Amino acid sequence: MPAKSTSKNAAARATIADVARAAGVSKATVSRFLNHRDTLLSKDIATRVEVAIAGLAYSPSPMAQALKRGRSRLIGLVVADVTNPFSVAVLRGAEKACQQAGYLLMLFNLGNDGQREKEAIETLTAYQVEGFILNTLGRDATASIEAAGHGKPVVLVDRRHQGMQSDFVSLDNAGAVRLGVDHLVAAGYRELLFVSEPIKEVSSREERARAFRNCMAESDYACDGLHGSTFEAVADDPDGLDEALRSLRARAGQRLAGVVSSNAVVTLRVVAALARLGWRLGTDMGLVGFDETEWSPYVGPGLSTIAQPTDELGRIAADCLIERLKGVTLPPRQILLSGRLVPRGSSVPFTQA
Amino acid sequence: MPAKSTSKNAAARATIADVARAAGVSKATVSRFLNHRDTLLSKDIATRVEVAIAGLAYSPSPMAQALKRGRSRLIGLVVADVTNPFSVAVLRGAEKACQQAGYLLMLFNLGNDGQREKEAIETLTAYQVEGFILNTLGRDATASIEAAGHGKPVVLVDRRHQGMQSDFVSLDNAGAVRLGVDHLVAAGYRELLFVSEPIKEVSSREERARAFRNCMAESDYACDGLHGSTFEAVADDPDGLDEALRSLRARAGQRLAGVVSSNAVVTLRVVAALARLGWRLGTDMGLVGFDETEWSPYVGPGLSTIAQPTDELGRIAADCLIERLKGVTLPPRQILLSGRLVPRGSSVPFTQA
DNA sequence: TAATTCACTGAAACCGGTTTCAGTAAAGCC
DNA sequence: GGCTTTACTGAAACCGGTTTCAGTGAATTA
Repeated sequence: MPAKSTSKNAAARATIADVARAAGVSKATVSRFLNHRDTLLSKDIATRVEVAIAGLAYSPSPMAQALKRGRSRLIGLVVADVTNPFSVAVLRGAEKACQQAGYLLMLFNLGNDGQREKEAIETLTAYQVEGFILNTLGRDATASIEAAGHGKPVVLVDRRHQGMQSDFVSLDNAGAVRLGVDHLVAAGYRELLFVSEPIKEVSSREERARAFRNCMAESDYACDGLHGSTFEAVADDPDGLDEALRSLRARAGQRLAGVVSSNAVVTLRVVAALARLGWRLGTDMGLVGFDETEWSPYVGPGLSTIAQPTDELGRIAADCLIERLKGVTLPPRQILLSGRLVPRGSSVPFTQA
Repeated sequence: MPAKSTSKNAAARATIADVARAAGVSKATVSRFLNHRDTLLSKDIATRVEVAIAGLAYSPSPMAQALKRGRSRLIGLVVADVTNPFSVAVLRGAEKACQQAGYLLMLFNLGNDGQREKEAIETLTAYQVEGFILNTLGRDATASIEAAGHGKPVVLVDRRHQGMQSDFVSLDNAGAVRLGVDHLVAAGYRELLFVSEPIKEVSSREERARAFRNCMAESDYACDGLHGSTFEAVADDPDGLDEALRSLRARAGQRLAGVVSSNAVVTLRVVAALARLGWRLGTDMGLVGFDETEWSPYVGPGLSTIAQPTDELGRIAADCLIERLKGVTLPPRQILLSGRLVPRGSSVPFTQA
């Protein structure tokens, strides 16, 4: 005889109906106690409900709430590639901020497959996420967001989307590149190469490459005999990179050659190439790379890096979004955070005896 | 005049009622079309429904389904610390497997705060996750899981929980430690130190430390003049580690001293300590560390590592869980994967001229 | 004292699906 | 032809909440 109400099984969570029954009131009253605690409840009944809730260890089902309210306290996080330490750092920052604000993250990883961006948005919207934090390529997304996630706030991190009007949180790429170039130049390097992953429309890559070219074009550098070029390193073509570095050094001639790499992944590729070529970091070729990591100090003579405030980026992205969710309506913001140069051995041209 | 049914706003997703109306059938019929497509539907009506669904770009709300069915196609992933590269690797493997099986991950990061384990489980259960993948300390969890997530399948990764009966996926720690020790011994190192994070009840740390001691106790090693000890490195006490290494080398005397470090984080701490002491990796002190990373080849002369099949671990964990969700009932399994030794310069005692 | 107002509570509808149950028409059987 | 199957479909209840609407008794007002 399944007494459908009391406790059909040891498992089942208490429902609002259980609480109502235990307190001898209606569901509506319990709901009111939870949502408008302050108003409209007589002392007596309030305590009865409170006791019942405590006794049954009741907490409302977010699913049911989401269904009725339309709000789910869920935030969708779409990441191009969880392998990228930058993405992870952002993830961590965002997760923290969300948790503090009582939101939960739903994670969707694209595994670097831009095609799945649309799928990600749609899946996440289906789950009623209230907003999105996006760190993706932004190829197909604009359309899908406007279609699927209509009206839901979006925050873009690191990569902006073509013609999309939403908040954008990122490193100040121009400033950061300049930091790196200035440093290399000050250290004496004159023939520079900017090495990036394939640029194809990824905004942050474009911005960094452009910033590099701008630096090179400026007169106060030019008079110094400075020259720079850029190279796109493909993941499965180490030979290409080796060749690019060889030709870089050839171009340099008597002058010192240095590399600016566009992120941690590329930095490691450059380090690997130098190892293959048998060239020493710093003395044979300078290197400054984007993204500070725990291992930067210990690779070769130490890697000079341009540190991004990754935690901050994630946190701010989440905070931005949460603010929007609270109903703040402002024009889309751009928040750019400054990078920080961490000089180490890889940009010291002469080993001090 | 809000025509409540047609399309109150440009935004709103189509509901099953909309589809039913468009096709001129009942909600029940639409639902049947979606769930029991094969049976019970006349050709005519089926196509009408199909057309309506396509026309409205309808897809059912997972929230509503979850509410009614009790199943949500959600999997809860609780991670002790997203900073740890191992956790991330597992996360990635799991995410992939889940996506393929049509599940979505809800992420909860503990930020190394064991207290929040209970909170994590409860939050996730509230969202009706169907199962858990846990990579946590397991201090407070047993109780909460049995209380909150009753009956929901759990897979433990890397760290097992006291007295908890559930699937467990992990590295074969004993074998892996032996791999490292064998390698160091074969290379000529005789005075060994196992460096771990504070062991306090984290099962994988315990297992590795115990395995190390067992190795040391075995007779075929002992006759060789081999000796070993263990050290727990606290994050904020670099001096302690320096001292431990100094005393290790003192103990070694004429013999060669080597370190086995219990994960990537510790490895970096040891590397940092050696840098402070001015000792060279390999020649002045051998080092083999758990966890292969992209940067291992480039730190000093290259770090010898014990590689974990992290992707596999994550994938298998997810697959295990999904299998359970399909209703397979087996006694709890233990799945242990083998480590792989990646020898590099940090375990080569003599630099070849 | 009768008529209002006020403060509080419960019944019922609803969110968007699934599922049971009942009903109808066509087909099968005697 | 009448009765039972069979095949298909719809109305309604339900999942666990929120919210509207109506109702009750006490307090206020006339």
